[in-house]
Amino acid sequence: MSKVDYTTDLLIFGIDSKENDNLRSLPYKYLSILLVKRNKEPFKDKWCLPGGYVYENEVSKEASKRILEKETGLINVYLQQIGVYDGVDRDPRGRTISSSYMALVDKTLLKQKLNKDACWFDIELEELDNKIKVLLKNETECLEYEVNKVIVDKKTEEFEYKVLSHSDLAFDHEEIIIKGIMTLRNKVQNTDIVFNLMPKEFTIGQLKQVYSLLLGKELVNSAFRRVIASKVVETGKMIKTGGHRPSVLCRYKER
Amino acid sequence: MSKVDYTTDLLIFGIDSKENDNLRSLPYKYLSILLVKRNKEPFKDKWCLPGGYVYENEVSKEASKRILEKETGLINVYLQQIGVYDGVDRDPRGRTISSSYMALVDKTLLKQKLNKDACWFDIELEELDNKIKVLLKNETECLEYEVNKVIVDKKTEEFEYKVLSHSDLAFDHEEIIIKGIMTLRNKVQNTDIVFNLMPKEFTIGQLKQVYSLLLGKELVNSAFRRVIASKVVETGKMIKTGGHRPSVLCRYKER
DNA sequence: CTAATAGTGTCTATTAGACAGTATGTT
DNA sequence: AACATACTGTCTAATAGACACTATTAG
Repeated sequence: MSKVDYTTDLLIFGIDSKENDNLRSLPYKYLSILLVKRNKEPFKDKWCLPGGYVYENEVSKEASKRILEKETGLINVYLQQIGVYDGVDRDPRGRTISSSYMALVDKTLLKQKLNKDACWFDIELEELDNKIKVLLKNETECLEYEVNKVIVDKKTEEFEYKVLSHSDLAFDHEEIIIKGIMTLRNKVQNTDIVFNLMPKEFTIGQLKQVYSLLLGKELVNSAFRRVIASKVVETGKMIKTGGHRPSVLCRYKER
Repeated sequence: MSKVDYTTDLLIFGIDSKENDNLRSLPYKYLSILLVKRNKEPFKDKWCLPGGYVYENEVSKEASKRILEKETGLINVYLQQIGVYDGVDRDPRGRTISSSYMALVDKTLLKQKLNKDACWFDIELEELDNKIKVLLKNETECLEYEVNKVIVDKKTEEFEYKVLSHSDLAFDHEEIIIKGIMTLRNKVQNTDIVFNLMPKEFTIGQLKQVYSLLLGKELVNSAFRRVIASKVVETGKMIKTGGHRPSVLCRYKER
């Protein structure tokens, strides 16, 4: 019944493109997440999710927007609450409740330079049975940890992710990150959430890459185009993306 | 940055059956929710969701289980976090953060008598355009309020529900309740969550009633049986439910 | 030329909707 | 007998998977 501190943590996701060895090929796509380096105790010099205290006169969603703008300069971004983290010992300073949000950004809109303590990390997952190895890579570092995928309810196929081995991430952010990635993946199947990660204009090929990345499987070209056709409109503009036929640029079509 | 109180609120849902005038017909089904009457200020004598403070040494999920058992006597119940409510003025005693959970119970398992301040309310929704009228009825009372359905993100079809007119419910529980109902409805489309509301053994007809209730539409008999066939196993037992052909009892089949 | 993606067409298998028709109990 | 639900079968339309085929560019 004692009082607690109240914070918010942000999972800021975007799509990263990396040049391919093969010059004819499309650039590889990665899901990437923005992390910041802590400059004070506890967990000084560890990476963590952007976040902070929720002010007295604001709600956690407003706090998230404020922090998101501070880190990226972006407003009007897709922002969804993904859960509450309230482990008794999650913050050594005293009991702290965190309301966590997922933000999806179109990285082509990023104009301002990142704050000097912030960095995008590419996400790679290696899944073996019910263990998942999470790899977060930037230019020079690789944060790596393993989680156990535990089924909570068979009927709804809801999972919990128990951290088995720790990386250099602060607090319980390993757990928040994997939960967020899985929430995102899940939404890809039932909604058009992917378009929140895409630039305004894109080719069907690029869109297929992102779907493929997030669903973790190859997609059949003709079937994909058929299904996606009702969700996009062609702009008429063409774009040349390499040693192959140019492609039409599309936009998302609201229903 | 000041400290806040931390509570949990529970949406305990179950399926209610009401006899029909027509004795041959199956009983009507309702989605019902357990409310309790507050016995102290603030909001004394108003109905509200079961809930309470989260203890220092427990997490909100544990607190929810504790409260659920106190109210229903049930353990091992489906329990899912549905969000955080953190409005600045939601509790007149001071800033209070509530982590809300949805519990789905099989009401046939309820053995103990309800606490004297608790009561099940049948839920009825009347939807007109983007307004929803919510009716919560018990034997003698009807709590009634209206909400506005506001789209937050077109791509994911996420909604917010703004309360337009208030009923005799305490705190911001009107908002929590409609959000919970909608979350449940949504899950019905993509998962087998309905079975968490069903008794161990049920007929396809009863199951169809519940699906129909939660999806808010009539279902085609043959198509429903075809789809559901892979999710249930017949027990072999027959049950007579009225002036018509007896039915086979089924159980949920895990995949 | 070749490699790579862009984009179309077509065959087939699966699935959903509609609806007719039979079965079997109580009122 | 009438009614209400239980349950099956069948026709058709829509959809998904597989895959072949053409188009167009840069290397």
